[in-house]
Amino acid sequence: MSTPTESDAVDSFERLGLTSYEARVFIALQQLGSGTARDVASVADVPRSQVYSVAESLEDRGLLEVQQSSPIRYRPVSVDEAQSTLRSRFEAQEKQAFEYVEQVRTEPAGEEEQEDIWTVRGRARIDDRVIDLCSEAEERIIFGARLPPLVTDELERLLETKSAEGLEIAVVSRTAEIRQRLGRIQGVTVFTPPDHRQDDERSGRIVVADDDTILLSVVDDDGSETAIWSAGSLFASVLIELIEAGGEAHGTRG
Amino acid sequence: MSTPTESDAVDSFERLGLTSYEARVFIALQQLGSGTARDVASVADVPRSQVYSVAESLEDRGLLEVQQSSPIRYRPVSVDEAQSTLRSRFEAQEKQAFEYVEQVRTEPAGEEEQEDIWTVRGRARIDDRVIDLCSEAEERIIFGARLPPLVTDELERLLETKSAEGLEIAVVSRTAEIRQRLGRIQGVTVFTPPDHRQDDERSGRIVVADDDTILLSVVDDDGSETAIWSAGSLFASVLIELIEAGGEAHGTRG
DNA sequence: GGGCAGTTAGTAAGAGAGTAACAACAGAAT
DNA sequence: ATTCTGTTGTTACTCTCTTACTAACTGCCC
Repeated sequence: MSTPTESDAVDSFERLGLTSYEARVFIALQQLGSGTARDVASVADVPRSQVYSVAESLEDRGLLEVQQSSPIRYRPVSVDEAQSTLRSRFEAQEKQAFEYVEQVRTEPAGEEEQEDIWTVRGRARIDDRVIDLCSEAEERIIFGARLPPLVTDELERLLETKSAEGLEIAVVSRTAEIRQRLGRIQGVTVFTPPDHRQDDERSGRIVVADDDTILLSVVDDDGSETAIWSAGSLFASVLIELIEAGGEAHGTRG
Repeated sequence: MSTPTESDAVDSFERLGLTSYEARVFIALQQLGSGTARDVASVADVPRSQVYSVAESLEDRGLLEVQQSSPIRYRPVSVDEAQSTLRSRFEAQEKQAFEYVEQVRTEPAGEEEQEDIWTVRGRARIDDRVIDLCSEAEERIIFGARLPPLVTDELERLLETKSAEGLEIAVVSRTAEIRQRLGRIQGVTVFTPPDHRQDDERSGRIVVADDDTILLSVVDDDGSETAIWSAGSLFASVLIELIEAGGEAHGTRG
């Protein structure tokens, strides 16, 4: 995560909704402080003839100001001002988009009696799904993982809350760091899985919530994580029973 | 500002970086809860054959999950999750873009001895510029306006701060509401301009900061506002002197 | 005249919207 | 079994619009 280059910055501005020319002109003006179309064109490496229209568009977006003179001079708004302008634009769009979605959405199909197994790719998204599934638990949660980064702060807090609410929380890990970290929480029981279970050789995580919700993930060689999960399905129940049969039988307290 | 329609929502999602198809598929899935490509295609009004690739792209963005089965089923992430995903994406881009700009920018050309007059269009941007110019004032601020909406809360707070710092603050308005509102602030003196000055017939605002910074705006018939401003220029000084000659001579305390 | 300012037209390349066709497969009818 | 039918998932292709980029033209001031 090194410091961004100019082209990184241009790309980012493009993803924020500017065109490549707009991004380059804006950056050039921030470098120059202020300048004419010619100045901007040479620094931004944008055809001079295009600077006029691009600047006009940037003026519309509130990112620069125009001096009515000959030659026309341009001046960027302050960095803070530009940032807050873009941000409020984003928030307005976000609001409009999600306001509509909130109106028309229907509950994600009651988690019952559908034999659905879903796939989630990417650590951050799996983090989210883990939190989501644990939040819905009403009786107990079993959490297992080998890699410490898979235990997020948010999960830790949630387990604490859930434990305080009276849920039974069990943590299974071969990693002492994880056992210690989560074991500190009042009411959480930690287990060490037996060494000879090879399905635990692969790193990843397992979450069981109540007796009908399960999530299993694996971490690939390249570090990317993929998870499957299911809630309220027969499939989930069966899988959970299988795991419990193996797990509880061999699990070692502590 | 009525409630958004579907096409408004699609437009907004597009401005947030999705394609039209992506927006429609996402919205359709929020409506459906979950469904197959066929379901989605009919609700989203997107060619079925396109749903697969579009959904894949949405999965990459973390906006939906895929059920590996036949037929493939799709399921959106929760609205909150989608929103925070998009927001953190935005913030990452924003950070990268502005981090670079912060590095390379130069101070906006010391506000001295340049005969520059800048143009700003749009009420919100003029609000910003007003705040900016007042912030830089070191001795005194004169503010004038007829329309109450042109006095923002932020300005009111800033004037209070500046007044507390010992700056001389004068408010000129023909509107009682404005005189009362800003007159409350400790240390602020309010004036009523004489009726016979026709250049005050047009609504708009005037800001004078110290003796070298000035902003003048006019409000068009259609309500749009345009301002010119100048800081540290001879032009500004002269203009200020002109206004003061007229203003202080005829201004009525109160 | 010559260089610079600002404007305009026009081309080229790419992304996205929309259409059409195809192989693989499942179930139903024969 | 076998043919028929409809569906799934994939691919190729067209059309259009935006944007990057080029080139020219007009007017102006020295």
